[in-house]
Amino acid sequence: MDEKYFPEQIERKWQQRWNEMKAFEVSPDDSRPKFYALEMLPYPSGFLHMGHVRNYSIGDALAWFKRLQGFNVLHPIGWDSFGQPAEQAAIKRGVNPRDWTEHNIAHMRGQLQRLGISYDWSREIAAHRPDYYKWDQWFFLKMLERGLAYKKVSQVNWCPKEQTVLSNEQSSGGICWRCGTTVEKRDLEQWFLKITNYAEQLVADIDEIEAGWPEKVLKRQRDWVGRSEGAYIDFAIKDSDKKIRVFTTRIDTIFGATAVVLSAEHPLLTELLQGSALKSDIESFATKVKSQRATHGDADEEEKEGLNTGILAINPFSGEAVPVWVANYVLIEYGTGAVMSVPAHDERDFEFAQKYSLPIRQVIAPVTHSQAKAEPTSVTGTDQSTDMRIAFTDYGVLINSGEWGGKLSEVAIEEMSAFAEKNGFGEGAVTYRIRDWGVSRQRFWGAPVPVIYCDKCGMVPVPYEQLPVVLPQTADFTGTGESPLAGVAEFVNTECPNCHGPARRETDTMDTFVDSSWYFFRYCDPRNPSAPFDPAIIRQWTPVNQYIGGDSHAVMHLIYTRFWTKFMRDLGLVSFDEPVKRLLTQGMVTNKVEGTEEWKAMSKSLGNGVDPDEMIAAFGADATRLFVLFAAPVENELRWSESGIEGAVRFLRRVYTMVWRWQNRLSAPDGDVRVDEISTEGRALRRKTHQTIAKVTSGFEQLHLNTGVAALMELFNQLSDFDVPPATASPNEVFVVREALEALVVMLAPLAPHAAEEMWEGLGHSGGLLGGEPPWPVADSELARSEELEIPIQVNGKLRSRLITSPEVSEEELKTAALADERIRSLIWGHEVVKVVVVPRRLVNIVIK
RNA sequence: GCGAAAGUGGCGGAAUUGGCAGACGCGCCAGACUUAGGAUCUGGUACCGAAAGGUGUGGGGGUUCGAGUCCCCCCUUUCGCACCA
Repeated sequence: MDEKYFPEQIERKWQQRWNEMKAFEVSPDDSRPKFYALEMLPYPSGFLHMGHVRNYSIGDALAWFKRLQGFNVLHPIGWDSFGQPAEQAAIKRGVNPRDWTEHNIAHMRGQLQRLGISYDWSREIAAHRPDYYKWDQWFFLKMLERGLAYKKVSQVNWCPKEQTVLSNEQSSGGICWRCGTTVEKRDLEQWFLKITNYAEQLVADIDEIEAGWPEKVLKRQRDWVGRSEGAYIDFAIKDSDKKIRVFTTRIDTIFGATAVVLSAEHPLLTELLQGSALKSDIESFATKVKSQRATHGDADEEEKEGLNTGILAINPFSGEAVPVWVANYVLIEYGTGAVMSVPAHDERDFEFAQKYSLPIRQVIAPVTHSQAKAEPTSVTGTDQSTDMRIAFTDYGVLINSGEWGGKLSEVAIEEMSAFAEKNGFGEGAVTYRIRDWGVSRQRFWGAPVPVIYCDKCGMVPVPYEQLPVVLPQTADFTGTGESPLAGVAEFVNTECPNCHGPARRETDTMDTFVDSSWYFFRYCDPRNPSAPFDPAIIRQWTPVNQYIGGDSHAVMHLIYTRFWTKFMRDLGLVSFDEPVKRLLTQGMVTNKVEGTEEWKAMSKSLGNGVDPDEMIAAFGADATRLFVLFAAPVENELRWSESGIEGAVRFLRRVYTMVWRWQNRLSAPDGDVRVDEISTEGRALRRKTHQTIAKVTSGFEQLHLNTGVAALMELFNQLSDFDVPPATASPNEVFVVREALEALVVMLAPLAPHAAEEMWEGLGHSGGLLGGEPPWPVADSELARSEELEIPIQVNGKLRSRLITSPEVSEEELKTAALADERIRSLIWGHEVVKVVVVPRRLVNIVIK
């Protein structure tokens, strides 16, 4: 140990030593409990940013904490290395995407190592390497076999100027992000994965993870899947044998239906209009709506527009004939693409009805208080009322609804669904908002979809033994047209596995979310040449105990990986439904934007980024990490502060200096310790030590890292106040200092591991923190208990005095002592004491008049 | 527009869940050591007040012996959804 704290020297030393010792390389081990700590794998953009630093510092704190407690901790890292930016670099700068990516990985790996994150580097994986994406392709073939992967024509965003397909993000607002041209929709054959088959499970299994996932993530997932219970109802078309099926969640309002409204893309439309005079009007309206939708895809709501088709449909409940309309507000993708319009009880229908003067008929009345209690048998409502100012969308009591009148909505929904089913014009139904996952990308830098097209045999899956379908070294990166792979003849032209005739390869590659859907399973068995992983090994490590990442992945990635896990379960590869037990979505790291008072997420374009390497160079990795963990609760926004990081250095330096001063004394045996003769101050320090152990341990368990750091600072402050000179300290004093200082050093390790190792060694321990018995201290609740209590005394709820007592005093004694207190006596003199509230061990409140 | 969450010193944030508001850190102030201090150490630091004392957790009301914490209304901010029938 040096006299002074030199972080760069200490950090270099321990990074090297961990490396030599392979300190964080693990293998399955039944003798110890396992813990799988996982952070979302980074995209190798080339540079670590502060968001990464925060993410990995949290994960590393947890990994260390668990290791120090004796867990066998799997803590791996890898690279989400397929994707757009590599291809952009190729287009812009002419570099090869593979070289660019590998170069970035090498640089970022160095950055992570300088940060000293305790990864098992022997398990590092990268999505763009054939030994990884081979298994993406393997899974794809398994899905194909089971009918879960399929091809269908679908609309993509297409920039006519650049001749390229754009993602939704790149075409937001309906214009191309690069050239500003209005984006068109194009029909293209695309690959989809049938995530909708798992829609129900994706909602139902939330029960299994509810306790460990943030509420807001689960809410977004529920919304994304969009499960909705209701019924299909068939409206027969007058003078025809055709029916229009609608979906509704409010069958109880069906007597208020004054129209049936179809989406402009509804398939029945052309059929129904054969020979109609309005045919061409309606067709041009439909075309207009489609193009509106195409250009304004994600933009604001359009004004509602519609057209009466002149067709009539029969309400199966009332027998009433209502007009069939086409309108732009009915979505073809959801439900049946047709709705019954109930203006009185649906805001959209109300708006539409007002515009086109459709009747508004109230059929639900609010439940009054007395009705709610009494059996609502007869409620009279105003018939055909049209004077409603807004739609009444709550549940209530049915009126104007024939035999169903007087029933509560909840009851009517049940009974009317059953009635429809019994009479063959409807059935109860559940619909979902989630769509199948489009995984096709017309791109080079992704895993090729392992499929071959043969003129004779049609579409033929690549046989398993021919995997991986390897990406060519390079292609023509123009940034326009189809997938660059289409231009690589050696890739495209192949032989049909079936008939051995000439054939062509699929040139689409897969969405990078495929890579990240199962990567953390591969970490468990990263070099397996014959399977994505060995199920027996997987059983040792998974599910993930704690997953940490940004909440930008609250839906996409986290839905996909849950889906993938369920699919793997159905393949017999894993034995559980949910891959992640606990999830933490950490907050953003923000910084002031130059010249403003605004705090925004650090980014290159705003110029408010902070380079982790510079921080490490200036303050050390330990201080950088300590600050990041201390400055805010892990889930909150973290505002960057250079003076805050200086505070972290100060703290580490002070602890370091104290260890240095005590090291000779503490490296030797304590001498003749008489525990029962420890001084009052000594006992107070022990109490603080054990209170701190309890607080830090439970805090880390719940990832309350900021308060954990605060507790360690408090312990250190009290230790400083204890202040006996090491040279002359008695054995008892050495004993209590050792207890406090060793606990402090060990508990500091998850936050500042290099400094902690150095100090641990200074205190006379060889072999490192992980070299022997798990050193995490255990709190002794007996020692942590206070010897005396300070009880506040209130008069009418205001603090007026304090009482020092032993924890054992009775309620009666407390009351007497409080009333006898000099200050209290003068305050209550001349007043009537109405009541004395005594909370044992807590406080006394005297109520006077 | 709808929905959810959150509002505590100059700042980040604590508060054994209804019991001493402001732990810990940053910043600031004063002092010490220094040729020097953007180093280090010591002390102070919610607000008003000279003090006694009073006031304080976005605002207003309520429940309670007692409210940052529970209930009602309002305001603000952030996030999510945005025609999903």
